[in-house]
Amino acid sequence: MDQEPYNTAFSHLLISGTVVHEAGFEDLQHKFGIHVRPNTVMVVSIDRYPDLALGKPLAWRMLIGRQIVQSVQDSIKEPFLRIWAEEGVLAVLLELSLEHPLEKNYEAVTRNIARKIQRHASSRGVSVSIGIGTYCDNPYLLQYSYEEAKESMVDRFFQGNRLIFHYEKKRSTNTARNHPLSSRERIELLARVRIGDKGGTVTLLKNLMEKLAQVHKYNVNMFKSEVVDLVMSITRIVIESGADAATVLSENAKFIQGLYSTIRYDKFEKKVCDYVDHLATQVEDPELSSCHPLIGQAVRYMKENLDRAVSLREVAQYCCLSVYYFSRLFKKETRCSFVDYLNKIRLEKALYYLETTDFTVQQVAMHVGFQDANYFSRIFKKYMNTTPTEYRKAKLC
DNA sequence: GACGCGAGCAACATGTGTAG
DNA sequence: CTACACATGTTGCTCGCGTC
Repeated sequence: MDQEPYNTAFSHLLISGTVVHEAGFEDLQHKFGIHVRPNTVMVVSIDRYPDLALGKPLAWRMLIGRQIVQSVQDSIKEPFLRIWAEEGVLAVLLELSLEHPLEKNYEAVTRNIARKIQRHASSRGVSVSIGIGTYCDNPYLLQYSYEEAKESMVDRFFQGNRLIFHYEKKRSTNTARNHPLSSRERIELLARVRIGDKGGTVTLLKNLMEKLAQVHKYNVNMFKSEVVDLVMSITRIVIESGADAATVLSENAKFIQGLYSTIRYDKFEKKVCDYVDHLATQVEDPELSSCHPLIGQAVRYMKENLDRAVSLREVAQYCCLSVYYFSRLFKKETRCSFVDYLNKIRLEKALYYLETTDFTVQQVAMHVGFQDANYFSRIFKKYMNTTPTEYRKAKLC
């Protein structure tokens, strides 16, 4: 008689927790003709399986499944049961006989087995990551060991492939409950979008995503939600700046759908950065695209370094031109002098700070690269015909 | 008292006409 | 495209005044 369907049914009862509704563990063992008494669960997951399986025929999927099962059989000497939890994910229910069931010993033994499985799978050309639940001697609690093994692998999104994860009970730290990004960081990002600073936006966004990844290390969905929230805020700025709302929102919906199905941090980061770069392009001055390429380069440099003093000489050097020629070329291409243009983008950013923060005029001046708040007020009045304080009051009314 | 604003001043940076 | 010379603009500082 083929024993496999019985093993599968028995394993399913154990990892789903429904065994308690059927009968006692020993009675079911006897009924199914099974002699294994599993006490822990490992989850063997094929790395990047959704990507690899895309467009592959059924025969390929069957073959890779058989290779994983064979790798597990070659690696484990202890009695075990196995069941495919989902495509590309094999749950192994293992009977460990630990003489001294101390935590360290348990970890060393399970890690050793996991390494063997990885080696055998690797020799067959398949890369796997393995999650391991905490030791549960009671077979009625095996479903929790299975849940832990699965949950322990959430780190794979951030850390990469071919890893072994032991479930650690450090989920209850409350760092993730606090909002991980300060409002200043968020505002700085959105202010950069507002002035069409593509490079600066993407660089800052990368840093913020790394920060979010640290805070939400054990909760990928929270991490993804926070990033999507950032992208939505950026989208609002882009639409406010005059981009076509219907087109942007339609692109957004497709983008976000694809984002949630992304299974690796590096790919996720690249997708987000490429999309935000595309969004920021719509805020960029359209005349820049028809400008001399060096002037476009200069403007991007100016925007990226707006929070400090940027001189004509510095930007001319950056473009490898003499100060004299650069100054003339800049005016010819932008119909604005260097300082005039710089002040305009500084004021554009300052307007955003005045509208959305409670920074003092001095703080706003510092944030947009004016060393002197008095001079900032003078320039503000020159371009806007009002003082920063009056502008803020009018906006709040 | 803290903050915002305007004015005046000196030093420095930038803009521009011109020549090469 | 560079360089010079001169005019003009920008910047940093101080001081005084008004408002909250």
